[in-house]
Amino acid sequence: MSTSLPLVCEPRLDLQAPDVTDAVAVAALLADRTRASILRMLADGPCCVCELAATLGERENNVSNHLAKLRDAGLVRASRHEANARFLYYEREDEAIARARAAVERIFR
Amino acid sequence: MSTSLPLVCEPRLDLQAPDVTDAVAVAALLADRTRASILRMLADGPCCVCELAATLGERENNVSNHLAKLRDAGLVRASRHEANARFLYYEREDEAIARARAAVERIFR
DNA sequence: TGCACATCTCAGGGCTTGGTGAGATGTTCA
DNA sequence: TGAACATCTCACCAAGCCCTGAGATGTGCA
Repeated sequence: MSTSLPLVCEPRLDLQAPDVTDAVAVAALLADRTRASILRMLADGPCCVCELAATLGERENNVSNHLAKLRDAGLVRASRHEANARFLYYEREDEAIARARAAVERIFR
Repeated sequence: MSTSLPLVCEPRLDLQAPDVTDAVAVAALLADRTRASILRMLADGPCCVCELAATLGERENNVSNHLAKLRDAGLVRASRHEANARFLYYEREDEAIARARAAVERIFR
């Protein structure tokens, strides 16, 4: 019998699959116009839900849903307004934001 | 008649909706494990489709689909191997990568 | 206490998207 | 030229996600 093996593609064996888990999770959050806008707006200071909703032309309902995702990811936190506790003000969690930023940056190096 | 208007939430009027179009488009590309891994691997140098597929444990079929999206976005380009034109080598388009990076960075500031 | 308001939660419908299979294109080599 | 190989394209299906509507929670004020 012939010893010739099919000359199949010989991919380099030293290549390793990178771990992109964190970057993908962050990107999934940014990959929505409403959430990306919220994060960008909060970079300039805290906002309440109604401000975000009015500025973005979205229902407070919907904005609240997106804020919940950002909150679950630890990227933002909410606190009641000191003078009028009816309003919930959201602000960025700077440490988590820095980690998210770094994770994405690692994709591009 | 009373001049009292309902004390509805008074959002700041100086707030503007940011333009996050580019950042969202980039994030949508990064928000997939296969595409993010491809971009990360190409940061270390060109790879052919079969190398990417083997390393990531995906079908070449599927990898090719994802490469098409990255190509359509201008983030990577393909060229045939000089010695064996059967292999298509993909590499990053550094200028487009820089623009993508900057767009995402603008979200975080 | 009762009403108005700001916000939250959750289930359901519709759209988008990733993986797959099948077939087409282009390259190498016998 | 024909066979093997690397890659591409496209249609299909299933899974996931966004928006919406309805109802619940918490706060301020009369």
